[in-house]
Amino acid sequence: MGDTRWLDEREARAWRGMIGLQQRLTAVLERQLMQEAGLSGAEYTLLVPLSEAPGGVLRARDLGRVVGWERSRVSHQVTRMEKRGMVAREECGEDARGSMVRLTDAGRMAIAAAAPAHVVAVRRHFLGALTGTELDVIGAALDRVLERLPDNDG
Amino acid sequence: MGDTRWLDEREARAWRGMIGLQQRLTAVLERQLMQEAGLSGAEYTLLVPLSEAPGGVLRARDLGRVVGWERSRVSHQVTRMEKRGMVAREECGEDARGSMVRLTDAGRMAIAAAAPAHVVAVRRHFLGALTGTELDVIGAALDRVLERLPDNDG
DNA sequence: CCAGTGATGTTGACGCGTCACTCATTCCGC
DNA sequence: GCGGAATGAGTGACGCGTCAACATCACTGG
Repeated sequence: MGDTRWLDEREARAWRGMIGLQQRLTAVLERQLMQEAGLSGAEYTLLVPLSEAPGGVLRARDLGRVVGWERSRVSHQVTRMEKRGMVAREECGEDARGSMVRLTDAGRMAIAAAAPAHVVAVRRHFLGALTGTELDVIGAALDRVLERLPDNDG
Repeated sequence: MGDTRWLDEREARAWRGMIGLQQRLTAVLERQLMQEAGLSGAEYTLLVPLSEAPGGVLRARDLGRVVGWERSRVSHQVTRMEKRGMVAREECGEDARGSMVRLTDAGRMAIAAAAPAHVVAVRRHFLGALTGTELDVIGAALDRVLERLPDNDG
């Protein structure tokens, strides 16, 4: 069983780049978000679709679909944000199983204050370091990788 | 203050690709690692440099440097792995402040069993979807982004 | 030698994410 | 209708990661 084909130079570089970036880039951006706006990455992620939804209300199921999270993850995060007053739970009229998540005024102010600086940071730390060609190549390549990934198992 | 320059089509695509991949790719790989080898991603990360170190021993400081983790993160993870018997702490002769981390036999067997399948999975889900040109472009681009990132603030 | 500074490591609190489980409700074949 | 599958949501346990605080030890200038 000693016939494993390890990564060559070129493969290792691209792979290390992906892993290293996943670690450091998100760390830098989340730190900035926390310092400048007092928001965690998870909070920002949920606040964006909520702020764009009509009335600032989304069903928990749909919120999860939009951001690609599972039910329990959404539920935990909404619980935490409810305690901080960014969001409120309401009953769902159409389906008694459902749960509605409503953006509070405090939540709306938080996301409005955080978003512009976050976009600047994304440009500053990621997009700004890339050429137009690289943007296209990376966009196309990563889309392809995403499509090939198994949905929820192997 | 309504003059924020949002992301255009091309930028958004590359950015969404990075974020989406960071989420799903690591999730897929960690699930596979856990199911096939009973190892978490964090465990795998520490076991690799330990298994390559002479004698299977590294100082905690150096272990942290190699994987790019802070002290407390290393300490917490070593504590968890110590409880599972993959690793053992020892005193450091050269520097009484230091702490040595030694790979146990169980730890060595775990990483030897896990590594080949993990490499296959990385190729299957990431590298295999990319052309040689894309590998080079991505490797070079992400290296450049990494170099421009602030070290710990900024 | 000694005080101050910096490096190393550990710990506790807290937020985040997954898994396994439970509960209520809706859907669907019959 | 009815009973079982499927769906939507919440919970507790546990692992992971960061931050702040702390303790210990090394180094350096005087």
